[in-house]
Amino acid sequence: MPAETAGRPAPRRTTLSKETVLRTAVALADEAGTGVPSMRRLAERLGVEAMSLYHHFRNKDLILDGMVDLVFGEIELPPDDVDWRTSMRRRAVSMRGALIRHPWAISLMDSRKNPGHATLRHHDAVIGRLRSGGFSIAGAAHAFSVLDSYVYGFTLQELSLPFTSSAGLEDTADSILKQLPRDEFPHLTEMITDHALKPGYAYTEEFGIGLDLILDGLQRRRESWP
Amino acid sequence: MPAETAGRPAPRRTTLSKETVLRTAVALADEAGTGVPSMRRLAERLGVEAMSLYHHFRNKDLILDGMVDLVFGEIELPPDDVDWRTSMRRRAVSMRGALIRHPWAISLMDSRKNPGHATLRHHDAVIGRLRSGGFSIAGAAHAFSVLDSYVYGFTLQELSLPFTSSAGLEDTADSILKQLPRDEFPHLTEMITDHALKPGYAYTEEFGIGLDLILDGLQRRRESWP
DNA sequence: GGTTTTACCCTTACGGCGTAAGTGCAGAGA
DNA sequence: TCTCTGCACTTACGCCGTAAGGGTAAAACC
Repeated sequence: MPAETAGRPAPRRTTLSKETVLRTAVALADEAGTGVPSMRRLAERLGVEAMSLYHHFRNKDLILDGMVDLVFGEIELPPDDVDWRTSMRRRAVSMRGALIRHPWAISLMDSRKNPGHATLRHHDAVIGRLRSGGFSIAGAAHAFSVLDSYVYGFTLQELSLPFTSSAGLEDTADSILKQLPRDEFPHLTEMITDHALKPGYAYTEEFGIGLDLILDGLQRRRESWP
Repeated sequence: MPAETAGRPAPRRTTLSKETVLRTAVALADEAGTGVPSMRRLAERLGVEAMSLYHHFRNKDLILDGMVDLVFGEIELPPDDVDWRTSMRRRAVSMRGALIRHPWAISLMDSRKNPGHATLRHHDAVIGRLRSGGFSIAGAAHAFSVLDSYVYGFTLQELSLPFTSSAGLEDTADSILKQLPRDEFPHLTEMITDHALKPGYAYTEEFGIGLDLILDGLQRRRESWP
């Protein structure tokens, strides 16, 4: 196999595999703000014409399926060497991390219908760990549902925030406040001025607070669920 | 003003207002499966050319902003004549309803940055009801975050299910099971066969179970949050 | 009534999208 | 050597959002 030439186009002897295409697609999607790449852009990055991709994937949806599955593959499976609660907590934190590293993924998930191998393995492991932690089948279903809903929803909101750092928060909140009719939305303005703008506030910490609340509830119900 | 002619085009004397455009856009988006309409399709429904819309909205994003705000306007504000817990529960149920009636909305929310008037009013009312229910500012922030995360996340997953009725569930689950390597994903198959396929199972009920779990947790923490 | 202004709506055009259909070429097996 | 087969390429179509500018009917003024 020839070494990659220094120039633009990738060496055109090794055939492009599904693997390569998907990895490149994910990398491209991660690059700032561009979102999911078009077939043309993806092909260009691979040193190939757009239509060549259709020899490996019947249509773009299958590429998106593959990309989502790669993201699922990055989520830490719930470990077995700690109690179920710690295990679920670590899985949730890892999941949030993956969704934040790949902000395009969460918007894709709701349109994807064909779970990939990594996705199935992930789901199976989570259910398995809940079962071994003492949850009944129904209980595991409830736990899985509430946990995943929370992680998805929290991350969805987090990603839509127009800032990343807490310095950015200050600027944004300030400019929002300026436009906000103070007397029409008193509670909202109060919350922004007295809470979100307080030094040391970090939205990130909210994640753990809600997560622990849910884990508490699960612990309390674990044995009463049929 | 002339009466509407029997033919296709809407009467072209009344000028089209933002209101009309947004309402039509929402109605069009709700129609089965089509998703958010293109500018051309939206204009066509209004009996107008696509470019005419740009006299009322600087670009399509502003239309999407308006559509999302209309959806927020449909969510029941938390009532004052019941205890905070019931009030929050009703709001959550109403919110889920709105998001399900307008399945395109949730995917739009993560990309929208400019909250509309109805959205702000909604947020203000929720925070206000939590405060009057005895939550501190920080407590209200925590409660709002965990509740909204759950509602968003649950609905997001619910919408991505490939079936609507529980009869549809049965068919889908069956066909999934057939493709699933039983021995590789034992817990997943077990859950589908022994739980999801049990008569009387309705995914919808999951929503209330998780919601009540969260509300319990909030009740327990309400007074300890600074 | 006549004129001007204003408010909308229309036409045309551009570059980008996903992908259907068909062509060309290089390596493997006979 | 020749054919076959797999992969990449070319061309083209009908969508999309929207920039730029032209046309006209109602309203406002004299």
